[in-house]
Amino acid sequence: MDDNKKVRVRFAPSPTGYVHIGSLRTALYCYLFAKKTGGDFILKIEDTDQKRYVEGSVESLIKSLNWLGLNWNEGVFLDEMIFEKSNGIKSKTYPAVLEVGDFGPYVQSEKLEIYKKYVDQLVKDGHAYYCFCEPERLEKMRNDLIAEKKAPMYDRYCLHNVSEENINKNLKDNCRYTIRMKIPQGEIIEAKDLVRGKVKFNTNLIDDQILLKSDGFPTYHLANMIDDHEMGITHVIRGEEWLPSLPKHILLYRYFGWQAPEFAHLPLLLNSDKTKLSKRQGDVAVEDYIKKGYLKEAIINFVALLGWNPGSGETQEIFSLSDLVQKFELKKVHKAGAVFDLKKLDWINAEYIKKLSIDELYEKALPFFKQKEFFIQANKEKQAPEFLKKVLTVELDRLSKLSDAGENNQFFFADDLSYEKKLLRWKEMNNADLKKILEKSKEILENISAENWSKENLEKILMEAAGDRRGELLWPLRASLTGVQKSPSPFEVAWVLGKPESLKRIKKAIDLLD
RNA sequence: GGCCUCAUCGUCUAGCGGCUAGGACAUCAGGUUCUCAUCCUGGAAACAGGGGUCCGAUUCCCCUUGAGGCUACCA
Repeated sequence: MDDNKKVRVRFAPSPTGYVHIGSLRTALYCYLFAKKTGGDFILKIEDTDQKRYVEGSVESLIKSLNWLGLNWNEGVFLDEMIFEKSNGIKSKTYPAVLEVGDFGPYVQSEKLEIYKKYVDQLVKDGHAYYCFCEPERLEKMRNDLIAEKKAPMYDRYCLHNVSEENINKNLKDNCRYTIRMKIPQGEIIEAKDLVRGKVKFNTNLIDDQILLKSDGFPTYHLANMIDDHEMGITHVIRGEEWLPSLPKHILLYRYFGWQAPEFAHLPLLLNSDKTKLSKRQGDVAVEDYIKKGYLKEAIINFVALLGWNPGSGETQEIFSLSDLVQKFELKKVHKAGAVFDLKKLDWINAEYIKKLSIDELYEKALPFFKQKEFFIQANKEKQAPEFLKKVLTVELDRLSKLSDAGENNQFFFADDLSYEKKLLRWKEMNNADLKKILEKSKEILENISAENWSKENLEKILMEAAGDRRGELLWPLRASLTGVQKSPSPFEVAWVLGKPESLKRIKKAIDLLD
């Protein structure tokens, strides 16, 4: 192909309800490749299967992709996303969707006539033929062949046994029909794949693929090749599950007399048992991960590394989107599938959370707080931004997901702590000493003014008071403040709680010891 | 069953004929101002097997094995 031609890459999801994480990875690589090469990134909608269409999913899909920051410059958009793009046309099929670009429509269901025109040409040229076979017959034939342990292929009944005359008669009678692709016999189709190199296929083993379904909709194979050609797509980047149908696509380009684009088949994303990543074994929707409190930067960073890395001895693990654009290369994409490992995602997410400012973290975490019972039950002061920001300051290094916010430190939000007396005891310390040491802590804190009530001051003063025997002072204090075994330091907790609340909690602990 | 693809620590991976096979996550052990987290240090952990080619294979070729994908009027 012409090396100087501007790169045009498309991402073509089906509106089946959500964005699959594997689909996101494909979209990401498409985006990275387009940006890296200064090309166009196009979003089109593949809705030729009416049975699988889920209401509203085109809109939510666009929203998710947009939220992730994978900006495309052509194709389908939502009304609210359109600012400078003046030539947008309202989609006929999806009211909230606008189609922008010179190569539309970008929604397959709006192109039925175009597909029909092309497939008629194929029939005329003898590369495709009408098939009037009943689904029942096909089904039976398939089952019989499978039972005989043979490849379940169409027997070409309609190619050989239906005369021109009969075809015309059937069409006149409005018989249901499909149009099948006529695969040549005894040919080896060779193709180049950008990640796998040379691949070969024997046409004798390829079924006469249905191109036009009896409902008048094209199958993927027909629609996609036509779209890609009409849209001037230069590189087709898609999942490995498409590799077996590559020869059909190559043949179609040949039948139409078009130059085929470059192909790159990406390795699959896998469940931990190495099967294709599926819903049954956990969350596969990007939306699920968003809901769980993963940051878009983390999701993108993580997914990018599943099947690609810059290599050459680099030890970098954290990549921003622009880092990725800069370093991405199709040649470095792996051939083998990659297991989707949540542990690493958690780690990457924690890394990104640590980079957030408290204000940013607050903005992002607030919606998650609002879903928590402990937050809803808390008093107004503890629902206030200032208080939450203090909590988040302490939790910054402890969060792996936004949804974890407050979760492990619910004592911050409680009005009254309930715990067993023995929690206060440091080692073998007796009640009297315990009481004495808590009184001492109380006294120290009472002497710190509200203005001086800072993390640093609290730490300095309490550490001084504790001397060498830190646990003796700090453990009972922390226990009285939190009521739990594990928590942030007493300085941090006291700082968050504020003076009155801290003193109240210590008093309560002292009373408990009587 | 047929066809296609793939194969380095548990996981993500570096490696592109000569390396003590490197890093990250997870894990384990220790350290840092009580517990936790962060952070730091250290440990354990891999070239699926068999043939070639070569002075020399993790690396190139073949076979076996294993894994996955596809085999729809789904994409």
